[in-house]
Amino acid sequence: MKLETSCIRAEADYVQILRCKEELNAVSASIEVISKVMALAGNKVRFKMLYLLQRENELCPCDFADILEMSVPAISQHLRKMKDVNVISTRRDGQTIFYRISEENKAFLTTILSNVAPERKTA
Amino acid sequence: MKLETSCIRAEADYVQILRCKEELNAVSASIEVISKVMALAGNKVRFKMLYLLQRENELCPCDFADILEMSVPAISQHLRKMKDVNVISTRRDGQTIFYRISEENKAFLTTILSNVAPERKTA
DNA sequence: AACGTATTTAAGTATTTGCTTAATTTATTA
DNA sequence: TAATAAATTAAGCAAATACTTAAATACGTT
Repeated sequence: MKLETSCIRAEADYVQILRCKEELNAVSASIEVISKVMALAGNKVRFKMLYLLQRENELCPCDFADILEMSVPAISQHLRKMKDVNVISTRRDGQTIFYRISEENKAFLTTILSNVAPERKTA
Repeated sequence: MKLETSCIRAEADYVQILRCKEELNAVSASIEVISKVMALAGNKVRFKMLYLLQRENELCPCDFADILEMSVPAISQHLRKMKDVNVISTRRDGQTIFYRISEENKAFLTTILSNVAPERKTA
């Protein structure tokens, strides 16, 4: 692995920099997946949606629109993004479609959402 | 609290919708803070930076530039964003500035970063 | 089959984001 | 104090985001 340096400082720890590059390389696939989920949950609207899903188990686009006071298409587009990455999944009942957090991501999201609390700022 | 509905469906659970709105309201401050941290960590470059900081304890902009193979200004701007929200903090040693994860957010970020693993996709 | 409802999709647009290059600040050293 | 080095800031720009409105699907009811 070649090393292009940005600085000329004496303290530059080339061993450390190479180690870091290799470490990143080893977990790149994992980072790819997780940062994608993080990016989705990093949007305030979607974060609220996930929080609501965790508490209510399942909700339909219509519910979200009423709760968050947003248009149905706007909600639908947020849902689509999360479904595309399998953060949420769907169940159809007649013409209403219920969304829930997919099992695959439930544990991960639960740890994050558990930091949401009424009074003290957790993070 | 008034309720504007998006659908006319019979199954609309107004009690549930009102409860959700109130619940969101109760944790709004918390969500504000956490989703801001999430938004920062949701960027792949910044996620890598945080991952590196957790492993290496502290790094300077120059290190990041070398490791991530990015320009120093680009790195600096990412660092600034995270510092503005107190996700990371700084220590000066001569003309190099070392960044580390702030104590305030360490626990929260550690739980998230612990999902980064070499082989299996965790999330 | 025709209509109404829930949802999605598409097209358009304003805002935000993340980089680039150039200029500036801060500190060290000759 | 002049030169160099590390870092930040500023200006500019291309790409990504998140909404809007309008149109299209899918399902259920009459």
